[in-house]
Formats: sequence, structure tokens, C-alpha cells
Amino acid sequence: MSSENPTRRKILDTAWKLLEAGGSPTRMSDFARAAGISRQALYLHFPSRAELLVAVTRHVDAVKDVDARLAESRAAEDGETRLAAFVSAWGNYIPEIRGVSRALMAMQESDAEARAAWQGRMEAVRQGCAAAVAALARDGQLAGGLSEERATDLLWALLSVESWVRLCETCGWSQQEYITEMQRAARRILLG
Amino acid sequence: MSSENPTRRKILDTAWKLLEAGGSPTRMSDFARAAGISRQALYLHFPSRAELLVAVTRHVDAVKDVDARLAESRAAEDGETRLAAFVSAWGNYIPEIRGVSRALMAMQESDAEARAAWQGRMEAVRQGCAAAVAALARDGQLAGGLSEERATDLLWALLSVESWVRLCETCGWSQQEYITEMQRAARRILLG
DNA sequence: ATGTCAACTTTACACCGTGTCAAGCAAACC
DNA sequence: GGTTTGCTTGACACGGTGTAAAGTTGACAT
Repeated sequence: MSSENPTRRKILDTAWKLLEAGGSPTRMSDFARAAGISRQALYLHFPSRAELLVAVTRHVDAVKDVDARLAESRAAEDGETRLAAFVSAWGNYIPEIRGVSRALMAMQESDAEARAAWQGRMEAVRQGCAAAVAALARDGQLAGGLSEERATDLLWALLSVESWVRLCETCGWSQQEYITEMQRAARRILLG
Repeated sequence: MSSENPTRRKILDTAWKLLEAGGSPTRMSDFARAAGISRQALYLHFPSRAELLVAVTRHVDAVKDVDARLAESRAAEDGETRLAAFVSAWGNYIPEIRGVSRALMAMQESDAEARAAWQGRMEAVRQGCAAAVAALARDGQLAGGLSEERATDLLWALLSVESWVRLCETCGWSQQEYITEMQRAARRILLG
């Protein structure tokens, strides 16, 4: 659906690259220059900065095939390995969308559209958390006194992009360390 | 130091109130109107929005006496109760600075000064986390394979304002639930 | 060859929020 | 009375977003 228009594609690709490169202030004029078109032409394709960012997110998701990646975790037999697989799948996806998510998160306070888009994406992650928790519950492995919903909330908070940023960017953890430690933390928090 | 000037005080008080009320777009003109002075007079007291927000934060800290609150947790004998006390002290402080922190966090991406101010405050929290972890280690209660630094990082991430926002605002947890659950999570993650 | 359509260009401008500058005013202090 | 201090009003520059309008270019159709 987004591959129809070559210019649109080019905008999405270069915008993605620019966001992932980080550092540069990503204004509409920056995106336009990166795509080799005028700023106005950019507005011909995307009505606002928020919608452009949202489109880039969807584009990245399509290219990186996030659905397939998260689906992998659903293949695991028992709840515990399924949990580990989900933590790994999502945790390893975060750094790949770091640029887009940073831009989208920064707009949250000011732009309702960006807020909705970001919340929608996070809702999808929550679904994954809920599925992993449900698998644990089915195995009777969920810690006592922890409802499925509360467990889902906890896992969701643990796996937030903000947490990843803090641990990997602020604290300097490697991606490997992050995954290992999050798997361990999730296990200890959720398992009985 | 901040009580000398009555106008300055009034600005800080009304700005605080405005931020805590939430919702309203807190522009410089809003702060000025709330304080009953002109926008220019506001710039006579604070050179920029970032510095105003930082001053409000310090003001809140002074009024709420955050140091004394966190110091309480240092009184506990054993590491485990000390951990619980710290989680409670900081966790209960978060909602009181919600307004200011929201505004400061929203500026992070665009304003270096705001970023520095927020990071400074978070560094202070990290110190508290480190102290609690050190107490655990001294008691030999720290989980095996967990260095003090890594444990501190984990606790710090767990107790981030972002996590609080997600659990209490997005997921709708009560403050009571949040504290209880965080104490439990911290215990399970950090203890051996 | 001519017309027309689509995509893009250039130029210009409105709006908003931050921060700056300058002149004036009023009360306090000496 | 003169000066200082704290405020006022009013104007403006700047940066970024988004809008509007007129002109260019190339493809395609008849």
C-alpha cells in the first residue's frame, strides 16, 4: 500500500535514515532535503510532521516485519520459554526503531495525533505481553497473588522503550546485557 | 535563598500550582498571568522557560523537603526494609512532582538546559538506589551474579518516573498498588 | 502539435511561542 | 528633588509549522 508511490517511498526511506542517524534536528525541511525534494512537495505527501512520523513508523514495521518477529515468540511450547522469546523479540526490536520512537515520543505532549499513534503502537506491545502472561498462567507458572492483568502491566512497564533508553543509553548496557537481564527480571517478577 | 523575593516566590508558587493542575498549555504567558504580572516581568526573574521550570523543581523540593523524606529510608536497620522504605519514599514523591517533571521531560529533546536539570535530579535518585543496593550487599542479600552497579541500574529503571506514569496513569493503578507492587518487584529482582 | 494532467518548484505569508529591546510609570528611599 | 527598583506596555526578531498561489516540466492522449 505504501510502495505505490516512488517519491513517497523515497521520503519514508530517507526520513527513516535521518531519524536513525540521530542528532540532527529533524525538521520538515531536513526531511525534504534528505529526500531531494522541496519542503512544499513534502506537504503534498504528508499533511503534517506527525503524520509523516507515523507513516515512517508503519514503513519501518513493514520493512522489518515486526509482526513476524513477535509471532516467533508464539511458537514456544511452555510459557517460560515463550516469555524469554517475547522479551528477546521485542527487546531486540527497540534499537531498530529508536530514531522514530524518539521523535514520536518528543511530540507526545504537544501533538494529539502523535500521542495517539504512539499509544497505538504501545498497545500492540501490550498485547504481546498479555499473550506471554496468558501462556504463563495456562502453565500455572504465574506468581501467586498476581492477576494476569497486573502481570501484563508489570511486564509492559519493564519492557518500555523508556526503560531500554535508560539502561542501554544512559547506563551504557550492551544489547546483549539488556536482553539477558530483562529475561531474568521478567522471570523473577512473574514466575511463582 | 529563594524566599528573599516575594514576587519570585509568587511566580514559583503559582507556576507550581499551574503545572500540577495539568492540562493547560503552560506557556510563559500562562505562568505570568497566573502570577498576576506581565510576561516581561516574568523574564525579569527567569531568563528562560527552562530555568523557570528548574527553579520550580528546586522550590518544590525545598517545600516538600525531599531530602528529609529520602533520608528516612536510610534509618532502616537491614537492607531489605531499607529497600522497601526507599521505594516507598521515592515512589510517593513522584506524584507530587508530576506536573513539573512532565514539563521538564517534554523539553528534554529540545533544550539542553532542561535536559541537564532533569538528569541531575535523576542522578540524585540513582544515588538513593545505589545506597539501598549497597545496604543489601552489605547484608549479603544481593542476588548472585548481580553486581552492585547493575542492581542499581535495574532499580533505577524500575523506579523511573516513566514507569510510574505508565502504571498509575495509563494502567490506572492506585498509588497504594504501585508502591506495594514495586516493593515486591524490587525484592524479587534484587534479592538472592 | 496541442492540450491537459500530475508532480513538483519557488515565493510568500500567517501563526505561534520564545526571547529581546526600549520607553514610560510609580512608589520607595535618600 | 533626584535616583533607583520593579513593574508596565508595545514592538519586534527568530525559528518552525503549515497554507496559498502561480509557474515549470514532462508524460500521455488525441
